[in-house]
Amino acid sequence: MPKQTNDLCDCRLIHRQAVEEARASALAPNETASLAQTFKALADETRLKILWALEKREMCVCDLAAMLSLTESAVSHQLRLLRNLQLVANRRNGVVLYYRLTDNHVSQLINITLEHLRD
Amino acid sequence: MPKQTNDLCDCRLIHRQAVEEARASALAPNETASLAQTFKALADETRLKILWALEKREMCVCDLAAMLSLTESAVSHQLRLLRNLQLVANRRNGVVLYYRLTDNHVSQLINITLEHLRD
DNA sequence: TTCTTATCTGAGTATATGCTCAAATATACA
DNA sequence: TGTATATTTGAGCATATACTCAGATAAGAA
Repeated sequence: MPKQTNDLCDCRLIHRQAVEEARASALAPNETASLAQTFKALADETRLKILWALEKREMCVCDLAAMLSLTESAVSHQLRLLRNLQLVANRRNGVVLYYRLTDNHVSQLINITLEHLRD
Repeated sequence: MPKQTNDLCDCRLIHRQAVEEARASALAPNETASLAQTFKALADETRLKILWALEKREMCVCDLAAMLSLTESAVSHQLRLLRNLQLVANRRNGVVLYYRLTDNHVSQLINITLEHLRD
């Protein structure tokens, strides 16, 4: 069989139609980027522990630091990342900032993944 | 107010009870690690594109490479990672390996996150 | 067997990122 | 004002990782 010509890329191509359909139904570039960014936020043990804790109660930075045995600086950096993605929000009471989850999507994502891991 | 003593860590501690409750209900270490590992698999644009395509149809390595304009080596490395986490499986037909999603959890995770991003 | 194709693998490299450290803000209170 | 506390911020470092490249397997055909 001669090597198929290929105007889609430099690679071999066995099932032209499957490739074209996959490209047609692909996610928009900005959607892919946003998805990756959000999953990246969940792809770190420290941030997962923070989110899991905030699912039950709002907490301030120094409490989270105590819970995690981390510096407040480290926690603050992670909270900023989560805040920029609008996964957490905060309210101020004097000098203390209380963080909470913005919606229940994070809980859903963690629970579905836990379910997947049990199989 | 005197600085509170703190037997949980070296950090300040404002709400002792909140910290203790958070620690009591924390995820098991191996659960946290597995969760992070799974989300890490989703936290990359190439792997997301692969998973999104496999949600619709099974595909072989060279088709995925063509679809993504990547080398087959690069795709193969990513598929190995996804296979090790049992997010994808494959079947062999001669020399060709066809990859597919192992279950529908990945679809759920992507769709919930897309929903979150629309808010 | 030998050749070809599809896929896999290990090493190397460039980039991304989580933490620490030092210093800057922000708010409350004397 | 000035001081104390809670949090934030930027720079630097050490590790993780996505891709490339060269070469190794695996299965079918000649």
